[in-house]
Amino acid sequence: MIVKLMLESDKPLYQQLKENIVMALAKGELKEGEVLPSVRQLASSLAINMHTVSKAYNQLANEGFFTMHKGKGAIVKPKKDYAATDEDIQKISENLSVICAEAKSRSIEKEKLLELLKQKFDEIEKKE
Amino acid sequence: MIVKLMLESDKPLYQQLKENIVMALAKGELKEGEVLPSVRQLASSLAINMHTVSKAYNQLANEGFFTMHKGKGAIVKPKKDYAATDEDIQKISENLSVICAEAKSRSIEKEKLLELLKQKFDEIEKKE
DNA sequence: CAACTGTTATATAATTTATATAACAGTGAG
DNA sequence: CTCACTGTTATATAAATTATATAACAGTTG
Repeated sequence: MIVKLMLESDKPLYQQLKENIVMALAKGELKEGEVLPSVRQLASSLAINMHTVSKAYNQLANEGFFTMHKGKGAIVKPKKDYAATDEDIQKISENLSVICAEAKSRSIEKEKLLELLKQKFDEIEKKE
Repeated sequence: MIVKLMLESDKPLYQQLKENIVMALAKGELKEGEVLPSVRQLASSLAINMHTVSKAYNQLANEGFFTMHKGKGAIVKPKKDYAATDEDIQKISENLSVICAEAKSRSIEKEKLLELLKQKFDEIEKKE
């Protein structure tokens, strides 16, 4: 129902959509049991194709966030169901590693980077 | 001369190559004035195409890390020349934001994430 | 039954990634 | 100057990814 987006970037549409939805989950704007807009509905309101939305939904479902069934839609699972596994943590660590290299190569101090992370993490609390 | 790689992943080759080189810069394995392996040389040793290496080198040059000239090769610039601009910091922040959302949605605590970042940052020091 | 769900199938098009050759142009050691 | 090295440019091809468009199929619910 929520899921407000501003697209237009270098990233693929389905990727941007995924990131926006994960952000909504992180903010608590999408909670257990909630039903997402239907693929046709959301595609229409974003003026993009049904399959682009379907691709984003399906990948997020495979990543453990939703259950999907014909006739019903995409429903947010309980939070425990998609709590980070060791594999998730490893992947996140690898992503952090790339960012650290980028930052360190450009002479950004560790403390500065930690501050940025704290700031971004705290921003998510805002729930709009 | 250095630049050791293990490819094979989901990311494009030129992207992996870029990340490996930025990591080498962050570790101090590539310093001001150093000349990178020629595009043909590196392509050959990695068993990939010359243009794939060229693409990676050119993008990194555009991002401020190298100077490139015919006949000479790719030479690492002084560190100050590619120190983070406000724009760089903003981009890094956006990347951190995506990771924060991914982590928070999966119930990873802020402190845990900060620990992972610290760990990855410190790992870069090791210089092999 | 009707109107909604997601799913599957097919087709098309543009872009991105990666390769392959070849030629061009600047650099520097012998 | 020549030769062997640099990066660059041009052209072509192929595969994979992204995104769209239609249509039909199948489960759900009022």
